Amino acid sequence: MAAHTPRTTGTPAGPDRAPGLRERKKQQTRYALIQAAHVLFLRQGFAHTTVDEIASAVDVSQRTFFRYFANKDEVALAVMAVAEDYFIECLRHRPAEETPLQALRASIVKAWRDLGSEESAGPGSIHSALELMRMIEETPPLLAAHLRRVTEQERLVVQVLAEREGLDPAEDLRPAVLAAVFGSLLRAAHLSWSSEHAPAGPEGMVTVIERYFDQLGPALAGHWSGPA
Amino acid sequence: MAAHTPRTTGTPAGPDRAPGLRERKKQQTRYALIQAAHVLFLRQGFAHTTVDEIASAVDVSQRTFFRYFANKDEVALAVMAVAEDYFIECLRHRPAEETPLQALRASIVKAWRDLGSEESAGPGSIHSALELMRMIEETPPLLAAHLRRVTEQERLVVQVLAEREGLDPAEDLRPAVLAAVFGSLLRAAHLSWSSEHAPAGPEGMVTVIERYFDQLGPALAGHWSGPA
DNA sequence: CAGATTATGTCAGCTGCTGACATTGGGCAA
DNA sequence: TTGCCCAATGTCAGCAGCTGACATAATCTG
Repeated sequence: MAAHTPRTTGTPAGPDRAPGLRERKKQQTRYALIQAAHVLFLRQGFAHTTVDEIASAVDVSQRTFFRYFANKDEVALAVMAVAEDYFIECLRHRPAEETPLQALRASIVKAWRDLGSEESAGPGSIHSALELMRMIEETPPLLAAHLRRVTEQERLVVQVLAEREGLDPAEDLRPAVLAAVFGSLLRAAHLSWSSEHAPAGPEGMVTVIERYFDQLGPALAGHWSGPA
Repeated sequence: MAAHTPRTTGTPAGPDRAPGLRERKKQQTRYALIQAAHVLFLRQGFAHTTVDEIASAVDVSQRTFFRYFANKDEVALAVMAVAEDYFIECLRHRPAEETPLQALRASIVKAWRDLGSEESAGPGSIHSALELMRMIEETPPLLAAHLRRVTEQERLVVQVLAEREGLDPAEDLRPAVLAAVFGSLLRAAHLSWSSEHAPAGPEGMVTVIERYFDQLGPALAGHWSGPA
């Protein structure tokens, strides 16, 4: 409810007219909750932050918090959603000449670069999303929730790939397989980035991702002999 | 009753001597809890089964339940652990001539086949594990927990692959990449098996898995043209 | 048969999360 | 502006997951 934009009856046309005060307030509250949660999580850890704390930091009842987010996990992962959506957008606009694998790689790189170049430094920015990623990786329940989100995102990727190549994903398994491979590569890269002392910032992430992509061929090659 | 406990032959002080009554009782309780949980979950769903129900079905306090399993998820996923361990065991014994990818594929197929041929039909068997898989896929929190377990298993696979090929996984990314790809392929296959009306039983699972493996090459091939 | 260990039971309590109902306050037409 | 409608919020009660602390009962060890 609060998460989606309600379809009001009277609007003649236009997906979004001037959002009224009510709508603006809602967005504001939602944003404030994410902010507050983010700060508290990073300061005292996910497990040691209660929903009550988050809610009262925004001066809102606990019940209201749960009307904005289904559970505590969701508010932590909300920041990632922006980046994920942008990636899908990028993928949709890749030129048709590109190989499916190329398109995926180019999209993820472009997404990180574009979001990274935005100067917004406050919470909600990419930089804070990166901080969150480290935290997610270290917090089992969060990691679990995150992985679930990722697999849902993968379904979307399958859809887009299938459309792009004009295939029926129920018949042809290639979109599903490629999406799965792509997703797992990304996760491996994320893990590596957040555990190893990798180059920081979005550009560092891009570096790591490309390193993993470059190893895809060698890893699948018949026998491994000598260094890749 | 026990004519003879499984004794390590002759060795006076092995790492594990005959397990005493205490240990046997613990295993028994643990097994009973898994059984009871399994039955209840399949009958009335994961969310609608309380820990109290499970505990009292085995005539044990709730507190004891939580001494055996860290949380409700864990008891549901405990059955899978057996299969996962066996797969790792298979992988360890693959001949060195096989390609890493071949070894992985052969191991997973062998694991499913072997476990599937065991005649034990009760809960705890492969057949009930398969029932559970469908349920996991439909239960978001369970799916989340399952995915997390899988990624931990992947770390093990990386280890085994690196040993097998004599590589340092911190230096050479190929084990990590291959393990990730393998894991994602399996997950895609599992998903497909449990959503589509796929051939049932372990052999059906093997079929689906092989279908996905066969698409790995085509999916990564440059341009997709025509059916795979 | 003691005495040391270890599993279990009991109890109290926190936190996440939900349904039900009352109240506030923005949206909108007369 | 007025006044009605309904969406957003607050309040309250309650269940379920999970944990620490302590007492009790069972096993193990010598």
